[in-house]
Amino acid sequence: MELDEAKQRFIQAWGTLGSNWGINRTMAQVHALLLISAEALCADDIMEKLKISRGNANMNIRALIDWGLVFKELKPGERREYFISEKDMWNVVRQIIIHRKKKELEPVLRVLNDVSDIEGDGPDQEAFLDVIKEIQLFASKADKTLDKLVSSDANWLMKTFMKMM
Amino acid sequence: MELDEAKQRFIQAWGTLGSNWGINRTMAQVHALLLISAEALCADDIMEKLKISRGNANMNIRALIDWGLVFKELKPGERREYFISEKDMWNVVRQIIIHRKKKELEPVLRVLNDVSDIEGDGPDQEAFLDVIKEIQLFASKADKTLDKLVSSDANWLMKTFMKMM
DNA sequence: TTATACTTTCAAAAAATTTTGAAAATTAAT
DNA sequence: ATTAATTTTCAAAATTTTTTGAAAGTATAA
Repeated sequence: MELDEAKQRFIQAWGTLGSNWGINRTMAQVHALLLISAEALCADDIMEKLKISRGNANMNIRALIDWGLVFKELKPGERREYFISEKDMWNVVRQIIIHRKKKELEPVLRVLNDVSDIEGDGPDQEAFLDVIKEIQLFASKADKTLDKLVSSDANWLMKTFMKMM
Repeated sequence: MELDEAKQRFIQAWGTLGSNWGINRTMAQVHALLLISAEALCADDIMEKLKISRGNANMNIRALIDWGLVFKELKPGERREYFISEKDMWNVVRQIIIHRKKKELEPVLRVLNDVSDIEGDGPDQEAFLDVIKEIQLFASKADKTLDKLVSSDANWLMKTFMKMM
């Protein structure tokens, strides 16, 4: 396979993976493109390589910066902004965990807590609370484990992987 | 909060969580409804409680059965099919991991493997291969860890959680 | 066999999400 | 202060995903 074809295939695969996980396909593709670029790229480079509009490029670059997966790189004497991506896979995963945990796991924990406070105490209420309690137990364990995960270093992660395997 | 309101809130939250993670909102809601139902429900019950069409109900029930999260329950003398959900949270998560790993992680591993086989050996090729290799290392570790996870029992999982925390 | 109860399918409609592109805003140089 | 380069915004268009509902399919009972 030619290098350019391989790059294309990787970008497509990363885009599909992203969109299956609720991450905008283009956002994932921009990330993939930057991951395999030796050089920092500017908005026009990204527009051209992915064949997307300026608005689309801009929005997704901002989102990636927001997620801590992409950084601006200012070249001396150059006006336009260039972008590079976080290359360390562990940091990439860590940032994704931080971002999604806050956006999704935490609201669910709040709802579980809210709905635990119900009126009455018949068998229906008991049964409902039992289910909610189990989910709560599981979710808060996951929450704490992810906290530990993101605050740990790559080395710790590797050791954990090893222990698990 | 009234029990019915609490149930509604839980169903909505579960639906939102699902749709943020690439799982059809209605599929997640059907799952939530069955999770908190003491009794098995039939298609009409689900249609009525979630206010969805027959086709939608049917499709999402099938998908949940496919994912191993919901089971048919046949009542003697009754013609229609009733459904119950897997109530053990660890089994729920295990089934989701199995399903999504096969559908998403494995294809990515295949692509990573394919694109590793490129022509030429200049510095561009080397740089590309370095990135791919790191992702591959990470992805295959995740793959193996998930395999271990799904083949382990709830008890083992708890111990692992504890160790991590 | 025929009728009845229920399930499945799928094309079309609706809804949600993503993308475009041109205008507005910003920033820096002259 | 004016111009030029670049970035940002956002309403409209395009695309994708989900939902509907009626028709077709299937199984059971009479």
